[in-house]
Amino acid sequence: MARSSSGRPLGRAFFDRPTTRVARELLGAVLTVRAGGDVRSVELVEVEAYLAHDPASHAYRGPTRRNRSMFGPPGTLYVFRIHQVVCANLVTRPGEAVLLRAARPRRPAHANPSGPGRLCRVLGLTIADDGQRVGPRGRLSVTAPRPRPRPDLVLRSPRVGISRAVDRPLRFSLAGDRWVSRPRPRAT
DNA sequence: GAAAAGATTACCT
DNA sequence: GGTAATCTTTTCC
Repeated sequence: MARSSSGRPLGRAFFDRPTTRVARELLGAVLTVRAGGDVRSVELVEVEAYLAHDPASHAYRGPTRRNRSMFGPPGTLYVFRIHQVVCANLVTRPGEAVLLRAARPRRPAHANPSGPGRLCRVLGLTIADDGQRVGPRGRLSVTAPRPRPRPDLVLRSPRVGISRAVDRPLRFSLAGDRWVSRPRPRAT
């Protein structure tokens, strides 16, 4: 599969749009985390949308101490802990977010970011990053896919690992990409 | 204050 | 394919 180069930095205007659309357009985007001289980056191949009035969403019952970042401005990072692992989301509109599920490694090339917890581990994201804003000057930056994935390669399927609203097709992934996590999505 | 559940992963058969 | 690990937040009594 072709490796993309890095496009323009995505900011508030990109994230302040309907969540499913942001999710779909994040496929192929490059995430970069800079810590001191260390640079790590991946290219997204799988995400999930969590919407308002969505029983599967952490924001469903309103703001709490844990999920308050989900109500921050567009482009806020929401990091939460599950079991021994952390997972990261990008907030779109208040109360809605895109879970970053899997990616193709870029730097380092041998990393394995296939899975929400592994993706965070590869990028070095921790709970301390919760609430940060992404941006070209920040620790975490996101750049537009280049080239854009072919629309016919974007798959929609049910989300993974949840127990409510299990049938909503809010998981977006790139068809046939080896880095998409399990279970493999079935084309619709 | 106690109990349950969880947007996962690694390792077992 | 099934299950244990492991621990914090949320929820319920």
